[in-house]
Amino acid sequence: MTEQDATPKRTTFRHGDLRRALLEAGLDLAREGGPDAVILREATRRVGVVPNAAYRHYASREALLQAVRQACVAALARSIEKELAIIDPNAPLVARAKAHLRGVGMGYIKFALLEPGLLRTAFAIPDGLKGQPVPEKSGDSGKTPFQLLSDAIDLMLEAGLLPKSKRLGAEFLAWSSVHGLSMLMIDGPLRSFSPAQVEAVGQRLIDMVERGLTEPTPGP
Amino acid sequence: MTEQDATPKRTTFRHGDLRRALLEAGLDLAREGGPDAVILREATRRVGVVPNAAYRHYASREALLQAVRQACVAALARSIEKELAIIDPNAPLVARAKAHLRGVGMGYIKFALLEPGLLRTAFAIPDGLKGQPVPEKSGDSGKTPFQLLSDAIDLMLEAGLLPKSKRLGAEFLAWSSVHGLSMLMIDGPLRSFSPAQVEAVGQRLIDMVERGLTEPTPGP
DNA sequence: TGTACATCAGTGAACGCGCGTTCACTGATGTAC
DNA sequence: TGTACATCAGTGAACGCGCGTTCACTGATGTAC
Repeated sequence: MTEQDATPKRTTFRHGDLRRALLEAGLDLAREGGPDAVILREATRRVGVVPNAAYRHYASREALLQAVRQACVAALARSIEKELAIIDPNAPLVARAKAHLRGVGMGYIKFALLEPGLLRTAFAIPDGLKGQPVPEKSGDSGKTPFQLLSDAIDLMLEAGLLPKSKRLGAEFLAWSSVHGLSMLMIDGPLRSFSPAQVEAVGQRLIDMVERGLTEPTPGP
Repeated sequence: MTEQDATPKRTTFRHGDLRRALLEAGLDLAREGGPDAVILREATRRVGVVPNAAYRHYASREALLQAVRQACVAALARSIEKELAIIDPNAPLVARAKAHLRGVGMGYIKFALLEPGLLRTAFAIPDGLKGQPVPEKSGDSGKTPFQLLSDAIDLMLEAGLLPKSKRLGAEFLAWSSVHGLSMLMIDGPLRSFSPAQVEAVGQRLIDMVERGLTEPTPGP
């Protein structure tokens, strides 16, 4: 049901494209229950194949999980890109910069709303506790979620909405806010909020970030 | 090694205070590996007791986890209270209000830094996906972390730093930012930052929140 | 102060479960001649 | 176009592991007389 699409070459072989099918099944599992739900045996079961068949394509359960994680990051990037796509490219710079920041934030929050399991999986860290060099996966624009955010903040700088002295690391401030809201919604006290309520809080949150990043104007 | 303290009455009985000892062991497990690491069998092993002995005191593994979770929330509250305790109560209202907000935020961030496993466990949601009425546990002041934050924001209002129209739900804006930073540090791209770096970003983040919550002044 | 007894905290043994992973295999596929 | 063969994707069976949980028990404790 969930496969069949996407490069169905080799239709005449044993299974077809087990690698992709397992990834797809792993994504479904992540969607339903987050990273812990990405069970190798369950993925093979769903695909209709014997458990050890997975080892032809993934070295271990962890390898499958990391492939799923990459796909989750890409999906997040796409959600952000979708919000950015509706921005009028001819709007004045200041408005465009604000719209970009808002687009990144709302793309993130909407993704958390629509796919909480995938967002949680996007943050599934590999086995070793200390593993900082994890390669990211980009969306259709070829950019990772972080790069999309970075670009938006560059635009804020360009538009004069962010003082140069505050540029360094500004990504983490905006990211923290939006990620925190997403997590509180998935796991925390906001989990009883309706999607509409979360979106409303999200808009206010982005207002706060935008105003907070901007240097306070000393008046006219 | 880790127990022995805290109400050692009934020293002459079988184990002493198994209930408390299991809770303590569960906390150690949470400290080391978050909520998933709170394994009932492992807790009994550490206490030196047979696995099923736990059932005298906790109905299930989930019950133990929830007890541990409560203790984590209380520890978080205490971390915040520690920051609030050093505020000069005679400082002018505006300064006191700002210091309160900063204290809550830094208490949260420092807790995440010192006890990442406990912070993650504090957000361990009970079995059923939908379970909003989870009782919280308070710190020494008798207040939950949320109440401490709420009080800080009330003070901001009182000091005129927050317009009345923006009071409702303002907790979630501040909480999102600080929680997000904590999570990015534990699980995300900030996990390679040193504690000092995280604290520095934390200070900037709280600056941003403070400025972002405040209505932009139209000038003198 | 001494004895009989009920309580109940902790024991011992065992379940069923599902997991990740390894091993030797098989049989359809694509290729070389 | 036809046959022989190597490849390698998926099979079948089995492992050891650690988990949560249940059962009937035992024996030190505190209490009633």
